[in-house]
Amino acid sequence: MMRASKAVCIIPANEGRMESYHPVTALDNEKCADHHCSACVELGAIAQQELVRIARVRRYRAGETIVAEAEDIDFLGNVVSGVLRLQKTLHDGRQQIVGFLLPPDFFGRIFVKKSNVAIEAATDATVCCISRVAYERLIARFPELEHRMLVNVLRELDAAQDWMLLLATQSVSERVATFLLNLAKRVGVIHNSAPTNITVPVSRRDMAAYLGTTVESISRKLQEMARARIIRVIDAQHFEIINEKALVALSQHNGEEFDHV
Amino acid sequence: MMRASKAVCIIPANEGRMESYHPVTALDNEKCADHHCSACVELGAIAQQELVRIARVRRYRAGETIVAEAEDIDFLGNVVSGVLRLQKTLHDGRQQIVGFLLPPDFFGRIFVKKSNVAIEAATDATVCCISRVAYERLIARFPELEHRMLVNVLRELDAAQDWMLLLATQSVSERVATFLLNLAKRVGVIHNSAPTNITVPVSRRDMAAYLGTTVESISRKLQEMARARIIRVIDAQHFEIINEKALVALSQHNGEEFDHV
DNA sequence: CGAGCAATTGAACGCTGTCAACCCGAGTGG
DNA sequence: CCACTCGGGTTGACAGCGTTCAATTGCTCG
Repeated sequence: MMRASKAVCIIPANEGRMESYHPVTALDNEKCADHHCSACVELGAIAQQELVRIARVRRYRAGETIVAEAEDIDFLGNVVSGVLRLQKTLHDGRQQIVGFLLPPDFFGRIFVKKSNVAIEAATDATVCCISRVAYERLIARFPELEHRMLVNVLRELDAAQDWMLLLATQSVSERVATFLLNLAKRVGVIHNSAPTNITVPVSRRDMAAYLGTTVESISRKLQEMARARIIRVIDAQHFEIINEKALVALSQHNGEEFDHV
Repeated sequence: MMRASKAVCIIPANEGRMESYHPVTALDNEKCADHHCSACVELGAIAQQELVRIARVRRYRAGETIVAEAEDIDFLGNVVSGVLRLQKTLHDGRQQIVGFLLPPDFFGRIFVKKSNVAIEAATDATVCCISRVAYERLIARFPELEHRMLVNVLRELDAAQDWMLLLATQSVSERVATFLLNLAKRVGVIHNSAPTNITVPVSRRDMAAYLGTTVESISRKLQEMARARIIRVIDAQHFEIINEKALVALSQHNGEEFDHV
């Protein structure tokens, strides 16, 4: 069990660029409570204690595989730090990222063994893991957990359908604009015409795989937007939104492009 | 409540091209049992009787809206006959079909009011409807129902992610091939190199909206495949798969196209 | 300093969308 | 019964967006 994940899982004492290291369960519990994670927040005290007791922290390096595609997976996990990517690969190698998991996010399924997406670390990441069978046992005692998971999966389904619309009908410019706006939304509410700084936590390659295009197209569109004074490129991962109105317009329409800015 | 759906719902005595008409609850129950629908099959006798008691049949004409996008929906439904389409629309009118519902399929959500997709009748259709609150009350007594719904939504999510991969990475030829093969799979197992007949239950327009392309491209690719003796076009809705191997190859690869058939 | 990778930029090709004309079957009305 | 209309589907010509291939830059790490 945990075939692939054991192979790549890092459980070091104090390795690499880890800024701080906490005792396993303590770190886990604190983080989950802090970030309103879907697994262990707002539960009764008993359920929460149970979760903390069986949870374990794992650390992954950027690029490592947490779960392979079509692999049986026997645990669930909360992202504590870093970014994970959910991706699918075609037989000939083409691949598509179907979602990113950022810190409070949750992955894993109950009553279903096989994962149909690969889960990989897009950056160095920390994940709080819980055995699936242990979680299922917990569900038997706290039905609230299953309800919680259903709502979570429904959200995921909504997001997937939104993304299908975007991938199938929108141009690359629109997709990039939407991506930037979504990032900005994550950071916080956008103030009217106030410059907003955003951090892209993934590489151009991952951006391209998520947006269903190529790194070259991503780069071109970003520079186009920079030339049109819609955004300012600080460095490859950091941008400032100069003209938010134009970005919003760009994300849903097209045709007039950048001319009228 | 049921704002839009009441406006368009047809509850006729004996209208149009209906081939047979059964008493409401009887029809409902029989159909569900026959088709292994996710709502009322394999339940205990008591739960099943309850479901039958509160379920009602509705009939829709092709093109009618069952649920509008972003509308509150207070019922769940099984498709008994016909085809429904789940679709999303962009502000400027571009739209994408994110899924079809064929007879044993199920739609609707519990504990969530708003639907984020529009549900429309792609053909004349019969739907077996259950009030959401009644269903939720039933869930309180038969937790099995919630479990069932979770598994169903997980399947939908898988399908959505598969389709994201297809939309984002595959060519129109590959998408059409995949679509035909999926239809064939629905019909039954494909025998090796045995001709298989398939029926496309929707219009070219809906095919295009589902495959993220245009009617013109669909038409071209179908005729290409016909010229290459991969399929035979009987009429606009009926095809015969002549070279299944080629179709499978086409659905996942590309590049060599039809030259080597 | 050089190797290696990520990102950018340039040029050219090709898939696919757009626009247009045409065909065809169904429904309608004279 | 036929002419007409209308909508769905097919086919053709063409252009544009975005991919592909290729070269360059810049940064990090050893």
